Amino acid sequence: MGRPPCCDKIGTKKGPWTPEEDIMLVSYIQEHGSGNWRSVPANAGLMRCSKSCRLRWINYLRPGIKRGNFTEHEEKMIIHLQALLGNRWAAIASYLPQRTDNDIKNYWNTHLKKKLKQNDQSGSDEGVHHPEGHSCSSSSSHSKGQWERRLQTDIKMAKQALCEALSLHKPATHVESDTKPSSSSHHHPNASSSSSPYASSYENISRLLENWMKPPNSTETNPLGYHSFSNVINNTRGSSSSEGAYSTTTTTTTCTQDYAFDESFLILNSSKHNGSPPLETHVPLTLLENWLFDDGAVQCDEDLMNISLEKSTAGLF
DNA sequence: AACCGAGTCAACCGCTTCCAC
DNA sequence: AGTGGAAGCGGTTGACTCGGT
Repeated sequence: MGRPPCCDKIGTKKGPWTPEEDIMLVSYIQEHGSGNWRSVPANAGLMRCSKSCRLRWINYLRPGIKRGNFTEHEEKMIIHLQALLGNRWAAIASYLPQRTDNDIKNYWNTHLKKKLKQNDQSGSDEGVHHPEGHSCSSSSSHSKGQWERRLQTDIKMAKQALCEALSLHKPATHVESDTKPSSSSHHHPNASSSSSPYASSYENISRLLENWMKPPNSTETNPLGYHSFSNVINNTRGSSSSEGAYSTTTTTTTCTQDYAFDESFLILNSSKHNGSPPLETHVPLTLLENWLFDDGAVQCDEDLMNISLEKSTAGLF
């Protein structure tokens, strides 16, 4: 007898999320936190599977998500982390806190795979060692010990590779600084969807709602009321310590994005209850970079190795 | 204007891992 | 230590968009 479905198949809605549903979910999580995902759909009044809600929140609505326009730096990091970690997208995503595993996975499958293939064919490898050569697919046949030994022997190569990746945009020493929403979006000329490469969930939603909420006079089309959403946002900014990476107007988001992003970082690093992917198990980037750039930092090195080997591989066995 | 194929990405599915009991 | 339920994860799918013909 198989496991029962995670939720009632009957009556659960599937497919793309509507702005209404987004608002309901965000409002609920802003007010209560995700807590038990299983109870979220019912409590939020959504006809969705808990998984679907969780995914929607994590991949789209969560504060601090950066969408599209992967910088060259991020690209390199993904390539090298993929080489180091294999297709462990969640682990890779934990080093790019603004990116979701789904986003990274998609980007890998649609862009980077091809890119690497082309590089491979043209013979210009640029020092990237390919995952196929040593990664998970082959590791499955290895015992834990073998895998770990292999990882340790690879670590030096990975270190070098990561070093390359992270030094791309030096002297902006920290990755955060590279990705920080600085006064101008300097990295991508065609920073598409918005003037800023950053998209808080609020921005995501306001984009989604752009048309939906246009006529404020037609309140009957808005099940929650036009103001309810901003109220939720405004209120939670002040009242909720763990949430609130939202700005306060539907149109002027750029000026608050620094704040939004920084705050979301805190959220990401400090709490799990809102459904954000846990980051406590990965090495802080500053530590990682210290490790990469300071060969003499033995203690740092040891710390990193301990953390990275113990924690990042913890899920494997 | 209509069609088609390729590319993209949000969302689903099913398996694995974690955790409370 | 064993078990069951919930959460997390990665692979895959399918709807949508866009450029070429």
